[in-house]
Amino acid sequence: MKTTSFMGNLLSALKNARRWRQNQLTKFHSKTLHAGKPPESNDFYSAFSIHTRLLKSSLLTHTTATNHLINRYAKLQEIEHARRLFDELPEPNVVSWTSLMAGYIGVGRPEVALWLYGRMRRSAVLPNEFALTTVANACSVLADLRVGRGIHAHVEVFGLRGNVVVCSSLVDMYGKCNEVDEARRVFDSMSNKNIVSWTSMITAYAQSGKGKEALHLFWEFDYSRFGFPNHFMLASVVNACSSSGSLVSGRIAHGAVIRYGYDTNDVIASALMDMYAKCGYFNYCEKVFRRIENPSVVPYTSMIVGAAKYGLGMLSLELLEEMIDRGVKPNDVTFLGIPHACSHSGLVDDDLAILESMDKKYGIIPDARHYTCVVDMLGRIGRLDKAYELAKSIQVRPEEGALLWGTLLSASRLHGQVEIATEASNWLIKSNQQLSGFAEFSA
DNA sequence: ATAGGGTTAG
Repeated sequence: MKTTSFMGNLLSALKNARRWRQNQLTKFHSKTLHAGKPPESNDFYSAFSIHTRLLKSSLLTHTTATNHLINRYAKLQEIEHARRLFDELPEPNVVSWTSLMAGYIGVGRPEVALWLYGRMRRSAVLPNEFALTTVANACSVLADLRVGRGIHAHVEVFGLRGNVVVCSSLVDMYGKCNEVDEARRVFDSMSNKNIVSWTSMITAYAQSGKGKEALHLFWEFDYSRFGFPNHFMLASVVNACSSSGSLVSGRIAHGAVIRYGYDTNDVIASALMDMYAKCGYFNYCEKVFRRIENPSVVPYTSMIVGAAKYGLGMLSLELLEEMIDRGVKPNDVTFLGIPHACSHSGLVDDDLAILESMDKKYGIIPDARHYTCVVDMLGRIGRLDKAYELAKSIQVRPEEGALLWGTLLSASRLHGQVEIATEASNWLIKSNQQLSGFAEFSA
């Protein structure tokens, strides 16, 4: 009897102590996190100062307090700091895990997020709608259908199929994995939809080349229920028009863009430019571009690519110089367009020079996609030996290999280079075997 | 406290 009451007292004392501590923490936070000066409140030093103060008050083992900090570092892309804090936590909760996973996705390492999710599942922490949305997002980025299906199953298991955000991210995930029908099934099963769900589905169609279906869905979209289309939706609709190659619907979409006042939006303008270029109207493409006051890297890239399509390689290179002069930094996609520009205009030496300086001058490390573009370029002009040499010189993942060797194969077929074609198809088979091998292994 | 949609290559 005595023992039990003693234990009971001890327990309530502990509970009180915890409540007290929680109160202190809340006060501490309203002081440190919300009273700070807004302009500085989001930078590294403010995070660092909170970090220092938590360290001094030895609260770094406290989950809720540390979560704020993990989240902050994650948002600042300071993933190592976030990770270290997480590792020190004796009892990470679902918020800690989610923040860290989102942080890894943010720095372009979604595979780590998936790995963390696996670890979380093996711990006692149960996923919630935030965690599942975040991992679904990681699967989208990686186009990992196998894990994605598993996440979908977890959504069902944890009774979250009624959550709009979770389901929209599933639609997006299936779309990015090229499983449009599956995406549609999830979309149709949703009882609550909003503009994001609709956009995800339209995007899923547009990105898998089903422009017609995308447009059809857009016409079904009910403005009176969900509000007017926003720039996300319109960008996707314009993209759908370029993938269906229909100038008529493209012009209608352009009309809608103007009507809703988004014609100065960078991203939408780029989509419009791409649409006109693909439909054979480079004049319109250029017109849209010249209407943008301060084009960012995206419309510049669209313009470079558009010019390249029409054999205006010199113009592409001039645009590259122009953007650099204006202080707009080219990115990895820009440099995917450059080989394309050169292969259509006999400017190969320029191109190789630019690719060599990609890293040195612009700090962009060429990856498999860039090499594939150069291989494509060399292939087009018939320099297949050089292309083969280049293809062999790099390490690629199986899916990248399939693309790389497929490119070389079609180029060597085009030029009747039997030996290189044979080599390329051997490599292609190898890549495909690796791909299906992974599939079997994971099934 | 933590979560979702758009563009630019082939």
